[in-house]
Amino acid sequence: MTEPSKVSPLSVPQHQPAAGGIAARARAASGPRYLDGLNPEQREAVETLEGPVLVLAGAGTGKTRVLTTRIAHILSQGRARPNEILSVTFTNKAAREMKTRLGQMLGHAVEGMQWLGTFHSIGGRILRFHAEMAQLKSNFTVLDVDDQVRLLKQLLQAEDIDDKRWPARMLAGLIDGWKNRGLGPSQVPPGEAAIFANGKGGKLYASYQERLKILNAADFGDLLLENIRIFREHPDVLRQYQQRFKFILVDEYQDTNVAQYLWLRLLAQAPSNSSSLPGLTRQSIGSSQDGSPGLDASRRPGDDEQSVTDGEKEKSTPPAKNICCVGDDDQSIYGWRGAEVDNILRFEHDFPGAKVIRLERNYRSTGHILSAASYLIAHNEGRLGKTLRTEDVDGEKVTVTGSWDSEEEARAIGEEIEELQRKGEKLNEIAILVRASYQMREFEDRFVTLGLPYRVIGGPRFYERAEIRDALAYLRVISSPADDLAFERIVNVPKRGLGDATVQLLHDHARKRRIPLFEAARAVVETDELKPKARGSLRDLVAQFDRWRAQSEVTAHTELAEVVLDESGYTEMWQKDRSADAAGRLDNLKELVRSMEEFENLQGFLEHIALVMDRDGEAEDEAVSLMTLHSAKGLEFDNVFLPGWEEGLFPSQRTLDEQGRAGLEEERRLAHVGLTRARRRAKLYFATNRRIHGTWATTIPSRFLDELPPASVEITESKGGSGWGGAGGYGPSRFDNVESFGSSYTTPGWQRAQARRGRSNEGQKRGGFDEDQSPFSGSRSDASSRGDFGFSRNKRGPLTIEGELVAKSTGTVSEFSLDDRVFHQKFGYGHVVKIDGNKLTIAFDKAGEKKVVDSFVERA
DNA sequence: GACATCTGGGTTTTT
DNA sequence: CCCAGATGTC
Repeated sequence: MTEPSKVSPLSVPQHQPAAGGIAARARAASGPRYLDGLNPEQREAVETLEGPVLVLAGAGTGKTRVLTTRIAHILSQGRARPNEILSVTFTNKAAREMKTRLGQMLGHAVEGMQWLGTFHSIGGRILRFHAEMAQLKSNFTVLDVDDQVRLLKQLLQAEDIDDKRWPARMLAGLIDGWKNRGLGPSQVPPGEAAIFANGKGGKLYASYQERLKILNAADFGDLLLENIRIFREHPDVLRQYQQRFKFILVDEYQDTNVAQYLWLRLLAQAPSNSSSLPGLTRQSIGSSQDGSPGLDASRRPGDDEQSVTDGEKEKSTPPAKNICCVGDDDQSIYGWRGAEVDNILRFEHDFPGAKVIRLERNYRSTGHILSAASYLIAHNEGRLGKTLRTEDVDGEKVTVTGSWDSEEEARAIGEEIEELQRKGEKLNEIAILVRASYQMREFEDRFVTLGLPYRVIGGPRFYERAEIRDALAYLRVISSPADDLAFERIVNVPKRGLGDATVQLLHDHARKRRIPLFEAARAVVETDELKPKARGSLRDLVAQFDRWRAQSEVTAHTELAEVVLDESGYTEMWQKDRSADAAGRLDNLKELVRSMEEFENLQGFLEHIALVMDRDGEAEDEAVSLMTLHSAKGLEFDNVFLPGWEEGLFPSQRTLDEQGRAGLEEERRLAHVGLTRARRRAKLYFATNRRIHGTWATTIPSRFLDELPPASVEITESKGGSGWGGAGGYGPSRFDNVESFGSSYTTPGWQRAQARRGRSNEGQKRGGFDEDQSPFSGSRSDASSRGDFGFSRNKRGPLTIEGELVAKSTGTVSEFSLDDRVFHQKFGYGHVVKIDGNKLTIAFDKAGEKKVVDSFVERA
């Protein structure tokens, strides 16, 4: 099919700016209540309903408010009904928040907003309606990463490919990447398809897709990719959605990947009657002409040359209707998983006639924090440019604290938190944001010792936990007997004596007769191919499932779940498990059953589970939040601690190596995100020594520290007591004579990285200011004197803090005695070896000796 | 087939 | 350093 590339600017905007403006002003006097308190830019973003709109919303500028108010506006103006508004977010959390806030604004629950959700949930929804067009049934299963890998492993085995040399995980990553870029098996550039398993990559991708259809399953990428294909192959279907969605709103537009972009583009085109108009040329998705080189490969962040696609795209840009994308190019931090900052940078090209509105007034942070964040991000080149301003006071300066090692860093932060607490700060308003999740452990250890309540945000997703997936697998097999992956997962969990050999036999049978594993099991039981023990065991299992399936017709699904977990022996398996987290797993299972109550039936529950399950119901107790920078996006706290600002860790060496300059910029945006989470206090830390992969390494302060405005930064001494501190109040800087630590680097951090990066990208360009203005340059103690500090100078924290803790907990005398057997949520079982007030020293069976406040353990 | 031990590999971020 | 997967042993 030829591309009708001459549809050019069909005079896009229907709106008359002048009239609209007047109308807006007229309304202002007596305007609806929900518009009250919006600043002019926000208001414009809300009221510009016609044509494409890009709202560049810096951190803390009221982005969510604009989005929700806009929806409220559309509804109250009667411009569309709730189910005619497509509103997409990235995370379930964001979707939920929008729903909540919309409900508050409209004063009633937001029924009917069926199209408010994540890209994936909406894509999944659409796909279920047209499943047969993708050779699926409407009750298809959404596979998680684990299932994917398992499936790929089987394919690799079938192809006789060494799973070691070519890990299934890697292939899963590749396929995911292709799907993120909107590429089906036939469209993967040959060069790329060849890099896996000596050229078999593309073929494997194709057979993977085939297998998915047979299993009636789709992976995350398919939820969008199949939509796109359906839209392109069935213009009538596409038109149906184009007509339905009168307004489209997109949150976090900077995080969209190519597939999401294409999906949006299709939906955002004005419905055309000439069905010969698939529009969309960006990279000829789904066109049967196979992938010519240059399809897409060019579009990686960091490659700046793609003027070819650019020109071509522009010619055929179809008219776009009322799409409003909200985002912040400075907060694009998901490039590594396929997000294209480019999407937002090129919005005006992609949607001609677009109105761009900048929200630059920040309502969150103090002056110093904002200036630090702005100054830092100004070092990036690829940005649309925004200048955040605030009318808030300057507030406290951003502090930078160096410490000897990561342990001391944790200690220092722990003490500062206690100090803040004494000043009356709420623990809920304190967060520690780390670059990598392994940094969290040290803080957890420290807080456990201090008895400081904390909670980890993000962590392993609820539905990714083994026990949840196991439980779900049982339910999946009940609901769809053909779900081989689910069956395989639980066939021997708990142990039933059905090992690899048995499963292999079932596979053979299933393949020979082209039946699902479960049916194969039923058949095999009737033969004598299995040893009596396995045979009996398998027969019982089949019988059990038959029974459950029958029961599912008459029993409530929550009750069924309980019965299944019970009768299968699954619950018992964990009850017998003595490991530390068994109790938590049982809790999770209960939580799972409880969460099922929200759904009508098992089917409904399973359909939504993979997409919607994330950890809800976090306890609302006062606690410090601990999370990665990535999961902090969208959150805000009065006090934010940012540890680990060291070269290699932050910016991450790996990102630098793999993505070069683009990676550095993304890391810098991550730093910017971190800083802008803070309302009143931002505290940065770096350690001189850090354990990486088990061995100690000397590190140098992050280049990002040098990119902060001196006037807004204060270098402080480590409250942990040791570390730097000494001479003249100066902290270390990248100009440290690092040689004395055995490092071969004599140049500043960024220079070193520059040298390393040379191959992948053009050299580093500096913007901004002179090195000498760095807050870290200038006089300071020389390196050799530093070794003296170590831990010895540490006078330990003020005793008053401990006193408080004692008073707060059960009393001065512990209820435990020496040698008592105890259980701890995190460390498991152990016995008491020392008692000091309410502080116990416990020798844990697995975790070794730890000091723990007694309220954290219970008698075993 | 189940369990113990070993080795090698990977350690960012996630719908 | 820690984990998962693979191998080896009973």
